[in-house]
Amino acid sequence: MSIDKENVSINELAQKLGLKMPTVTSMMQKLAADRLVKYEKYKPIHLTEKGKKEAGLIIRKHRLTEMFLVEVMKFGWEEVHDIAEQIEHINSPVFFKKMDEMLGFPEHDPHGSPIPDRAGNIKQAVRHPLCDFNSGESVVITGLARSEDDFLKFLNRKNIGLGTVLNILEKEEYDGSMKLKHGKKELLLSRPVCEELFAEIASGT
Amino acid sequence: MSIDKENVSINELAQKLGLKMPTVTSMMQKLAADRLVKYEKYKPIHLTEKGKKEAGLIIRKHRLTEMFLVEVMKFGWEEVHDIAEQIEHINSPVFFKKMDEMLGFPEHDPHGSPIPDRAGNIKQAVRHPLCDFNSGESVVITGLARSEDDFLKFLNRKNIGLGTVLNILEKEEYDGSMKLKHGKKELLLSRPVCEELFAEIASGT
DNA sequence: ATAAAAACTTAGATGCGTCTAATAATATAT
DNA sequence: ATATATTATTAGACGCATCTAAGTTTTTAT
Ligand SMILES: [Mn+2]
Ligand SMILES: [Mn+2]
Ligand SMILES: [Mn+2]
Ligand SMILES: [Mn+2]
Repeated sequence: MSIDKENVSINELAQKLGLKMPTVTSMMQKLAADRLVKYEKYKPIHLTEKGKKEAGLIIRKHRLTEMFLVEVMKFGWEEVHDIAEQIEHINSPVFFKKMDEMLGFPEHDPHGSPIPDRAGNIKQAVRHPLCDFNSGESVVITGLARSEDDFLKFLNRKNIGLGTVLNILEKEEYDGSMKLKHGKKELLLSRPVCEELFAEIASGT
Repeated sequence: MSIDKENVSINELAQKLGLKMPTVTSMMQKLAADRLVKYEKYKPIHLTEKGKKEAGLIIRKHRLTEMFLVEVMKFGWEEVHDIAEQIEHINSPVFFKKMDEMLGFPEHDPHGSPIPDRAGNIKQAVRHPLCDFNSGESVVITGLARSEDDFLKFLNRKNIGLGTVLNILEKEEYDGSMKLKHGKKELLLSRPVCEELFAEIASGT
């Protein structure tokens, strides 16, 4: 579940939610009555500012929970999404406040996505896919474009996680794959994978 | 929320659940169809064995959660019930398994109530109210008959918790109150309070 | 034993979320 | 441009949980 586009169609929503279109239409009409969504007949739908805050508050609970599950309860980053999907709906400010404190007020979840602030605002940083960097550069992995668990398990097998430092040895012209140095080992990542890994130039030495 | 009697009336259930009687009647008819409850017109209602197991599994999640909130997240025992009331409905065996492991497979919740086993069975120990003990005896507090938070806060003020050792100095005939020694201090507890505290003879020294 | 009160059940109404079928608007292809 | 396909809306049906009103059974009081 994640629709990050500004505008969505009734159709897309129906698909993702596993509902029929008329159901979504009437949902949107109700959300519009609450001013959470802008809805006009036959037009694409988008969240209002109020709606974004409201959504941000749930995303905050989701991501804090994921962080808690990984850092405190020692779950793997590939295990936490489904659990957080449920806990995000718990109504207890003090519960999430305590999580936040225990975690030292983290700004990112275990997959590198930003945790919205207490008002529900998301700080959107610019993110650079690994494939945009050049050979010779040394980069740190800071985030993921997808966090489906097959992708996360793939990264586990390759020993890649947030904070992993990679030296770019070569970029293959033909298929866009990259040869990288990871610690002492060499590693080849295909183009689609490189597109789904966000990175920054490594700061230290 | 807690109805510990074997048999309940439609009326009581309606009261506790904040619903009207006909609503509860139809609920009971549905639960009876699932063999979770024994229901006959105009007769008191009780859980079947299947129903008790099912209930036990939810109580297990509730009490494990309360323990987790107190031991891991450092909430006070008076804060945890309402949060656990929500988290008990999370569907994630691995989540509660992890809690259980982190806590070292506890057998009691923070209020001294037993945690049902993985099959939903509750081990019912005999419990002795403080007022049944006699002067001269030294006892440990092992449980509570009620865990409403006003009662828990009262016990906090008196510095009484699970494991607290009390020496019974005197039992007042007239009103059934008890004079106790708690560490170096003396303490007077009224009859109603003594009835709601469970205790055992202190083992040590 | 009889009457009155309380508890309980049944029948039918209402609200809500979902669906299907029919219709309308918009987008795509020829 | 016109026809066709896709997307969206509306109207009305259905299931489900709840309620009120009316009638029945059981309990309590006299
Ligand atoms: Mn997630
Ligand atoms: Mn969710
Ligand atoms: Mn509780
Ligand atoms: Mn609950």
